[in-house]
Amino acid sequence: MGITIKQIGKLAGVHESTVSRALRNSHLVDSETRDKILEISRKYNYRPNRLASGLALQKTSLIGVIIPDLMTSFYPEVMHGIEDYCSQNAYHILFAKSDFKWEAEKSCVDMFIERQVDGVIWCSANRRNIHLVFALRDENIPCVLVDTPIDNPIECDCITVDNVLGGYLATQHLIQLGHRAIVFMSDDVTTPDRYRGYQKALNEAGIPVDAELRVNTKLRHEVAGYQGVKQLLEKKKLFTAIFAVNDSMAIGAMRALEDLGIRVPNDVAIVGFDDILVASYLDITLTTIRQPKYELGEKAAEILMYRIQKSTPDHFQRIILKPTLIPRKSTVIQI
Amino acid sequence: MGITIKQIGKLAGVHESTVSRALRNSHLVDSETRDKILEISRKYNYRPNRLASGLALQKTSLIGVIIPDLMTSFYPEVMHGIEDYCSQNAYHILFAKSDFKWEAEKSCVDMFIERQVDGVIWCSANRRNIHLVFALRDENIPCVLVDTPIDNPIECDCITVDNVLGGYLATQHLIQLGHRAIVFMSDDVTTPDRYRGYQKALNEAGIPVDAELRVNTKLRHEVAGYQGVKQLLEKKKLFTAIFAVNDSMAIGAMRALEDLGIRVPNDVAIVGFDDILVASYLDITLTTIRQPKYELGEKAAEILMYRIQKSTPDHFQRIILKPTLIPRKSTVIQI
DNA sequence: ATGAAAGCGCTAACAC
DNA sequence: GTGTTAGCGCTTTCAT
Repeated sequence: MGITIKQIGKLAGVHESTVSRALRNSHLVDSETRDKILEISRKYNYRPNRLASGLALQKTSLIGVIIPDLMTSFYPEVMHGIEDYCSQNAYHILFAKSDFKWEAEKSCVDMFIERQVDGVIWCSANRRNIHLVFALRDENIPCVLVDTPIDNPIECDCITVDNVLGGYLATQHLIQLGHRAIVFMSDDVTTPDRYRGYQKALNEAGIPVDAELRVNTKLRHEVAGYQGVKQLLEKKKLFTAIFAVNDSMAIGAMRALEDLGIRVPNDVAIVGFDDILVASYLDITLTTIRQPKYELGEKAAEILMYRIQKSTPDHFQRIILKPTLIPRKSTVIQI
Repeated sequence: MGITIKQIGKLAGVHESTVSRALRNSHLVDSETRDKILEISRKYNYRPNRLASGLALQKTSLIGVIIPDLMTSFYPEVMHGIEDYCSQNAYHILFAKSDFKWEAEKSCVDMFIERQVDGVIWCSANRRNIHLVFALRDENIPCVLVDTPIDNPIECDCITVDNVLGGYLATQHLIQLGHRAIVFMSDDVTTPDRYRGYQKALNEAGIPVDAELRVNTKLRHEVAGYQGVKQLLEKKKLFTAIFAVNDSMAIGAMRALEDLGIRVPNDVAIVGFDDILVASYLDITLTTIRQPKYELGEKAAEILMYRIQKSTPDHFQRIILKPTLIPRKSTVIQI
């Protein structure tokens, strides 16, 4: 155990409260005693006990971050943005993984409260749990929701990309390439906004929305996309393009098509969502909707810091970043 | 702010210490009073203040994790292993990113000490900083080094893959394919063990080690590999294969070769290291040395928990996991 | 400018 | 079994 302010006080011949003042450079300390105190604490390599100061101050400079997983580059990049902003502002991160499970999310929130975090960044919150924001608020802990549908019923700071626009851009791109039978493929995680964008683009083009072209699997990541294609073929429904709600699924779908001898993009075009790292590394690079991941995290942290400072929220922010279409080989036939 | 044990005590008509006992299910509490206490704390949704208990107990159930970055899938996967093991054991993670910078590492360690973590997992520690393990030890905080050269001079628990073997396997693979002029390409982060393995394989095959075939760039990730190839060509040194010390560099090198019209693997074969996610997604999939990343993290956490419990280390563990060669298209010519 | 004292919320050793 | 007391290390108000 290191030295404490009490011991420093003894060595300097002053009371611990004076030491505390000197260390937090209050101006109410004689410059001579301050120097002596500072020297001693340097000499003995004093380090404040943040548990103790946290207790006394009712402030920990700690923020809790809930991330579903780290399997693709999506959340790590968001995390990067969060980390950079936090460390620049002397905040530290209590990291928790939820695996998209609502029970796990709940215990993360409990944990954060018990550990007295100053704020929470919650990525891809489960709809079922979103009311936990109130549990946090009861403890005066502000929370920023990242990548949660913006029309959620909770009064809370949120940041997400415009998923309707994303779905729209993806679908519009396919339509412009001449596709009319476009599959909408989603997984376990609900993405109604992206579907809305999909519908909108079809409507604008005068293409009827065909419910049979909507595929949903209870799986996740690549297997979900792989399975999705299988389901489609069982239906014996004709299609020429697929819009998958995330890149992992799109990749899984590509694999399935490849295994079946169906060529991408010649026979079937594919668009993903997110622009994870691998998307640009694939054999047939993946056309996708890019989410500004780093900015999502960075901005979330910024909003949170702001909220932590001015604890009385006049009104909540709902920030919507613009996604962009990144055309690649999975949709555009190379000559 | 939530309810405290003191208030619960008042409501239950007992002293706070009794409440504390009941909550930590000490057997020295009357079952009736216990029930009453439990009911009240449930009713008022009591949550222990972990700062306070941490202070009193001198134990936080918190571990600090230092990760250089999250750019490739390597550290996220290690992190996954750490997280899973920790959450199963009711430990939580204080996350810190070092960006491979030694100043950053230093402040991470300071931060961990101030926040009274029970242990530290330190990934890819900078050689320059490794003595900070002693600073931690002075505070009675055990530390596990992950992915740090096993022959480091510090008495400390370590876990890493056998980098000598990894370098050996990579080089041997190339030699078996008939290559003799094999480049060793490394970046800023020192990897002497992998070089040793490279030398060993050459020696065994009776191929002289040519210092000019060693390329080192001060950059990182893909640009490092890209730059490396450029340096090589400036040297006008002939070579038919490259062993890059990590996959990102290998990929950068491939890009550079591609831009120059040099075919992989026909003209030049490439082997990477790590087996990051993208390696198997590339157009020309990357032959590489796989590190068991998840296990690295999981096992590190396991060792740490063990060390936290039995604080008197009889001797330190040095765990060495075996890497494996994953042959893919970047070395094997398809017919 | 400095000291004394109370308090943050919880735990544990000691009494009864 | 339960209450009392002291203490974990730090901050802050109130005296002086």
